[in-house]
Amino acid sequence: MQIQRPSSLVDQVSAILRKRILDHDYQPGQRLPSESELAKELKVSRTTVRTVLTKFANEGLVFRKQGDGTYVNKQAKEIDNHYGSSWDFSKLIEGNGYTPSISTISLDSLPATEEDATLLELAPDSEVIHIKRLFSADDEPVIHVTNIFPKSLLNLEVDQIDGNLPIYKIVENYFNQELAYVVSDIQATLAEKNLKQTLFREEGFPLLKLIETFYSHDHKPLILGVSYYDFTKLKLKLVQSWKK
Amino acid sequence: MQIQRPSSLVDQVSAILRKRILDHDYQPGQRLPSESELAKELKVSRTTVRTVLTKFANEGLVFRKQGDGTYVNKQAKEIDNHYGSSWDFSKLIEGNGYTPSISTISLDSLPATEEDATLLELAPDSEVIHIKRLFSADDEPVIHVTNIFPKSLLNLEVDQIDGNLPIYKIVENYFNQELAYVVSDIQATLAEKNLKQTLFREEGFPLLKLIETFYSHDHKPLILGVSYYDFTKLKLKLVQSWKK
DNA sequence: TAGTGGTCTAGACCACCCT
DNA sequence: GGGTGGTCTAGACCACTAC
Repeated sequence: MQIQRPSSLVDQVSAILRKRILDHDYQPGQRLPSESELAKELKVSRTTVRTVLTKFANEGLVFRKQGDGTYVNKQAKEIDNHYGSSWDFSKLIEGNGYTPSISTISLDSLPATEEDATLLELAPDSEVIHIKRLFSADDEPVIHVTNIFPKSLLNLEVDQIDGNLPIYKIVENYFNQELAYVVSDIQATLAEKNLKQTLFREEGFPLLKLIETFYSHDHKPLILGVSYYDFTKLKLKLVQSWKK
Repeated sequence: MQIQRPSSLVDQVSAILRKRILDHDYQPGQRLPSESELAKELKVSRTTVRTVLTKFANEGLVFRKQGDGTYVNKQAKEIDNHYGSSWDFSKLIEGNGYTPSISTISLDSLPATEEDATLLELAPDSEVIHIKRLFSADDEPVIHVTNIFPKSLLNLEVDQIDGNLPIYKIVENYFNQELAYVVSDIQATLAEKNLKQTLFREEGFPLLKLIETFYSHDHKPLILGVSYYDFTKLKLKLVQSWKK
């Protein structure tokens, strides 16, 4: 594998090493070559290698022992695919070993409710777009998502929206903006009648409810998301590592 | 403020800048001094300052604009205190503006169930300790936690365990080990009878259920946790930032 | 003692934003 | 053009672990 510039060395080294780990070129539990060796092999500085390994260690992909070495986490594959490792429910489903599919339930332009206007920092009665979609794993519905965003951000007509795009692509393509972070509020709820048809759950069955606000780099709320998540079919897993 | 060695420069700079941000010495939305200025003021290299700011940017505490500057996130306070920012339910409660308290419900030594033995990588029928505790916010119970761990790890008698200690302290003090990361599985459930007395919720009320496995640096599972979380009283918030 | 990761520096050069 | 963050280097020294 040859390093090519441009496109950040860190990103390239990152991609190469991540691939080696996930492909088991470096076996789970095995010790990686030392930082200096990797630097030499990839023809970058040790600092660059360290930047990547530090990132991996934060993600939990590897762990390091001073005076000993850097080891591949046995749970590497699992950790590479938890909630929060991507914006994209499709990827989450895929990473859990299922075939994802998306169907668009509805696409409407409505006046914003007071609450939505507040959350999106809009003038009252601004028009907002509602997209309701259903994510399925192996054709079993697992997540019902409603996304809400100001019509004013759109750079095309509502009916031209491609409902199969992941949320960050919608922002990139139709808003000409970029997502920076999400704040998710996680709640529990009971399946309601209107969800019954879509998630195929009897009324009263417990579901997870995720209330998400997606922000741009300059902290403008761009999109709201309200999702109903069937955790019995798809695990909602978090990985947290210790930070001082 | 004077920098003192030893104890990593990065940690010290981290603490100083975090304090300034949370104390609003740097106002929300305001631009920080440039990296070079901070380096000069704190008498460290720009690299050290960058390490800290990169960490902050990952946490979402600040955001950076190339060619412009580094800005304090307006949601800094909120972001500094989400689920996953600490191991410690008490701190989570405190950060949400309540006074936390813990009561120990029970402390038992039992033979491990098959499932627990598997999860903890133990021989069947090993003895495990169960600690049931209740975390309250302003005297309202909000989280009911059962922690399970092998008796063999304990370096003292069961009845000497201090039930007020946070989980990572228990590991440090009684196991002579250190927690590295947690995998949490988030589910929804309905309040059951035995929880009614503790969380003061009528039967059938939806609660969050967190199933956590705490690992050491060498990936040994040390402790299991099963928690029932009343999200109506205490928000379970996650913050995720974009990573390539 | 040799080799590993952990910390830190000083400085180069680039890409980008503002005025 | 001047200042900011983004990237990258080469190298020093320390702390720790294994042998």
